[in-house]
Amino acid sequence: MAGTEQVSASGERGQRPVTLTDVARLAGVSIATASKALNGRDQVAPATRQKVIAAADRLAFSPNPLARGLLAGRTGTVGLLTSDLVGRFVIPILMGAEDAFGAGKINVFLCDARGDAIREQHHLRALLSRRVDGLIVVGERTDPRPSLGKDIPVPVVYAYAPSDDPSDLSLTPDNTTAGRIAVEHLVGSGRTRIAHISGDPGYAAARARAAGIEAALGEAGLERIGDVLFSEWSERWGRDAAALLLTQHPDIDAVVCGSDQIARGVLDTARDFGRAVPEDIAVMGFDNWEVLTTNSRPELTSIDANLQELGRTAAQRVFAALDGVDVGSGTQYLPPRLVIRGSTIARR
Amino acid sequence: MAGTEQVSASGERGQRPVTLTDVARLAGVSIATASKALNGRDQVAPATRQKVIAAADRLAFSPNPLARGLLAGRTGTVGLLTSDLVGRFVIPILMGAEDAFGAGKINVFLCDARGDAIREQHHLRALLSRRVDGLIVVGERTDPRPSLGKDIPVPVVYAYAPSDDPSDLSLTPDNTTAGRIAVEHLVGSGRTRIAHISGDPGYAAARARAAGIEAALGEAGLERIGDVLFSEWSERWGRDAAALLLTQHPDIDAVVCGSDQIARGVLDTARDFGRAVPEDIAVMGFDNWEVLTTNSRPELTSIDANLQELGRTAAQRVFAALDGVDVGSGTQYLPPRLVIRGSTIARR
DNA sequence: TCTGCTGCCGAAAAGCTTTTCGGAACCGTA
DNA sequence: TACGGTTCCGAAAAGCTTTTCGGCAGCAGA
Repeated sequence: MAGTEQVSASGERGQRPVTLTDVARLAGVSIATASKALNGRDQVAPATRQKVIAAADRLAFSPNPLARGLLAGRTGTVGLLTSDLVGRFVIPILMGAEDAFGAGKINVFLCDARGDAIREQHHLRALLSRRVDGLIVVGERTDPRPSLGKDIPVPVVYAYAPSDDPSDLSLTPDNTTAGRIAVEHLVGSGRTRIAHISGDPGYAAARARAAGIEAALGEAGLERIGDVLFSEWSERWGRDAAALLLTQHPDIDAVVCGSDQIARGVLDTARDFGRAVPEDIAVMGFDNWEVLTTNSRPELTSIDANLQELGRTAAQRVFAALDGVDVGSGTQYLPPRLVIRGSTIARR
Repeated sequence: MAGTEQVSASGERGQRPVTLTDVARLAGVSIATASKALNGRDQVAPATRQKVIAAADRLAFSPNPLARGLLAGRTGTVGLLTSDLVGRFVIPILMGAEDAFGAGKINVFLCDARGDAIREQHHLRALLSRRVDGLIVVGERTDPRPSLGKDIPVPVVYAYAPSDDPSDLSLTPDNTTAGRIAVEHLVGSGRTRIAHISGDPGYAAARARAAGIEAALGEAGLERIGDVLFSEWSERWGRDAAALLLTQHPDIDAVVCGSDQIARGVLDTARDFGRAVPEDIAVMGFDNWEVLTTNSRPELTSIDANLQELGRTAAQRVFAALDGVDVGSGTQYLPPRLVIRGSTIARR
């Protein structure tokens, strides 16, 4: 009536989604031809293809993924099943996966199992019934976790927490190398009397980092000062352990801490004891949790586990497996990265 | 050959998904009857319904949501579009949404726009083309953000960061009340000389909290000690500002901090100045970011924004809107919650 | 001019569920 | 026995895309 044009150029205003039929009608061809033209199949004359593409463009057509998935068996979706309650690991992994998938081609269903096996099963079933093309399972610690089993009809990659079944594919940070890198950095900057405070020895991460630290110390011809102090992953423990250490071994010149939280505690105690960091004592942590590392005084040197890279790799593996490529199995360890800040090297 | 049974009781081993046709065949009815029986429609004899349910159970049948969505127009999926890079807000909101949706009924596509409008548009289009039933948009600060616009064919709820268009529905923490609660807690525990250190005044959260603090101070008949110290959201600023404050106003007995990070810095400086917390000075923060609040000495009293509740509410609103209920518009403010720890009340 | 081939296009089926509507069986009543 | 009404069940269509295959037209060669 009062319309300024007969047909809205921008397509239906969201009322009824544009279908391939609409495109075909506008282009004056059959839906079969329209489909082939848009999908780059080769049984279409160039002129016809152009007509169809123009029509699709004009209607802002986007194919219905449900119909496409119904037929193709592929849905273009991936499930991310996590138990990481605070999102410290899963967010970078999600970002890496999005990068690898190429934003928009694939979308990610994120489900939080909250560490509950029942809920995990529930989500797993829901994801499978949605016909996700693949699964990435993210745990909150690097200890092996129960496998989802073999009778899952889509590729599964375990990220951060490896599966306990060696026939699954798992990607996890190389904490042994991380420990080694930490010591090499300290030794390289002139430290010789190095102590080690860690967290809960029930964590594989604590043990692996410790192993790397021991190995690197040995290779440098150094002895660890004092025992490895294991307890829990908290600043409080870092403070208490540092107090113990500084009392028993006043001559240490570096402390490798099992996590950034512990390192924060150590920094506090060093201050209480009147030891300057990094001049008297170097302190470093693991995880490179920015809210902790960039806010301390001085800022904290740490080892970053490259989680975004891990997520990207996991996504690539899922993709490759989908395309029938053999992506192998077992646990693959991804190299960490040293991030140097003021707690180990004095600013000029 | 060597099979111990003719037919696997547990259904196809993930090879070909079980379809309704399989169920109908096993139950000896038509697919139409099977569908009606499973969906609780009332044109089915009880005995027949039982037969069908038993068959479905035995085959572990779950309806293909693609086919269902194709027909119904609803997909049972919701898009969560975030710009929250560290996941501090989006993870609790996701968890709340999962709670509200009832795990499994609805699944959530999580997309991270990383603060990039282009990427956000990209993800938005992808989500719409997947026919999500609704959208929740999560921002990383409580300042109004650009609306996605009106021509989105599904309900949209903005969470944490409200939309700048008042005809959209937004849910955001009530930071004014948060500030008020903070002061009331301090006053209620006997503090009278209260100072305020905040973060970047460009943030609506900083201004709203400050407004609530001023109002509550006035109602209590108190004057704020010193100016509100605005600068940035960091521990460093908390340390520096506290030093300034303690020098200029040595007689303060409480500091309200604009964030937990700032409060952590204030705790450090108080210690440096030899002031006991909470005996000499009470300190509190906002956000209740656990890694910060439960690791400090003493542990930090904070105001929790109830993000999980916010996520739950957002999901409920999306649901209600889907069912045609008018969920209103404009920005709705959700009440925060006081979490008392040792930095304001001495342990007995 | 006729045959055969190539190049394009379109009809139709497949993929799975839900819903509508027609029809069959059964019961009770006239 | 015949008929009306109720109760269930099943055939079929709709929802949208992709793929297969048949067919038509046009062209070249005989």
